[in-house]
Amino acid sequence: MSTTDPGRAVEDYVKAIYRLERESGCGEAAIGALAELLAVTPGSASAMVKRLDEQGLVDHRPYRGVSLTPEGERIALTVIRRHRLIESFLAEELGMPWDEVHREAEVIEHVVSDVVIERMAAKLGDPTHDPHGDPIPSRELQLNERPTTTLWDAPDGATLELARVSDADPQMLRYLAECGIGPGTPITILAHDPFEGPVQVRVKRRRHAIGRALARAMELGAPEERG
Amino acid sequence: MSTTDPGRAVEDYVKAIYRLERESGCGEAAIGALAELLAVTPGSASAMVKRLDEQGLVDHRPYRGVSLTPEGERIALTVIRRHRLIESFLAEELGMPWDEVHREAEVIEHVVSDVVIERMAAKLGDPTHDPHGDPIPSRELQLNERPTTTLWDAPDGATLELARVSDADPQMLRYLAECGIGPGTPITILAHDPFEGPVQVRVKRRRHAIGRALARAMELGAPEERG
DNA sequence: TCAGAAAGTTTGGTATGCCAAACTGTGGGT
DNA sequence: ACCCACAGTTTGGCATACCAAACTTTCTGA
Repeated sequence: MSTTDPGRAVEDYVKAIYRLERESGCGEAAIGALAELLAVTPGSASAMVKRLDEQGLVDHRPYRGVSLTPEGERIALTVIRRHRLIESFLAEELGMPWDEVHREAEVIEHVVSDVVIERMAAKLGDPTHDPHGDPIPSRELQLNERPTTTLWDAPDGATLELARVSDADPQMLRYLAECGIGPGTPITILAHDPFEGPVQVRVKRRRHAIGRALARAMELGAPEERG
Repeated sequence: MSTTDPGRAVEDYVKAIYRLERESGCGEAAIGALAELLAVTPGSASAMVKRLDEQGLVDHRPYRGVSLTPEGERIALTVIRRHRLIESFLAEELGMPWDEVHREAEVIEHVVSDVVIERMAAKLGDPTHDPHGDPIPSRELQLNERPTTTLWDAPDGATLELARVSDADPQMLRYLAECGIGPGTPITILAHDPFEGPVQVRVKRRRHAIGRALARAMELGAPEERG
């Protein structure tokens, strides 16, 4: 397929490269990972990356990896800002369930104008984080990601704040919400049960036992002043 | 260009045909008019219409004209419902100026899911008309268009309600709003000045003189009970 | 060191949807 | 009746973006 907008695919690739760049410590995205994330064949990803390189959006070191140029990063942050504002808007203003907003934002982010985006931001009170706890780049595209550990790896005894929940499985966010846990909630790690057993935590005076899969999706950080 | 969604163009064509079908009394759209409305060459329109015919969305009588099948009409009404709800939402919930919402809705209408559309409709209180005064097809795709005359052609002495303002020039709606005139506003036609001069009207106790271009864009109908 | 697997690239082909330009059908005026 | 202008159609080409399959590079392990 294609889209009347010759930018749709570019934006998706740049956004994916942005993410992979920092997931795989080396600061470069692998073509294979890129292809998998975008659900295309490696051949397609390779060809597209070549085009992005010619457009000056990425640096491509053949057979090595790909990284964003400043211009590519600017586009990536723009799209991420749009994505997270749209997600927030759909969830908070339209009351859509959190596990549906991601898919929806994925397509809307490529077509709405900046005017609409900024109106949404204003309506939401210029939020700095989306419902997943992910930070929203500012209008000037500044993004402050705070360092996090997963609950699985967090040390016993610490009290940390839930920073974000991976959006890989949207059901998780819903389940946590039912337990009264959301981004910003302080969590005290009581103990890690042996043999890869659940992590015992205390949240708002109540104890919870959180299994491996969920504990690995929950990212905790030091409490942060919001503003 | 192309679009990542293999439906974008189809929806635009079907919507345009729906409109032309009833503008040109004969119930068929001419390829030339279609091409002009969509800003493509006649060759492109002809080819696309052929494809739509093969898909069963239109009946194409070569060298004659094109009309929608029931299935094509269903799609057209769906897109029109989306378009008008999005316009309404952007104008009323996000406070966007009326002359910007059309362009915006034109692209969003092709990508948002029905879930979002129905949430918007609910938030707006299931409106039956958009800010232009155009009727919004119901969820069941029923659309009641009431017969209208332009102000230019309306008889002296009558008191009619502004039904809709053509969206050809979005500035018009803005200008009228500044005069306190919008869809639903009752308008009394006082006189038509000679030599294609302005139409004298009374609106809310005040007199206005409305020139030819604007008077031809304003469509008036009998007062209607809203619900 | 060097063979082979894994990762990446290239090639050839598909589908959408556009344009320009050549061609064809239709219908009005003489 | 027939010519011709105009509307509509067809043909050949382009751009995006995908896939499958053949090919190349890199790197690991024996």
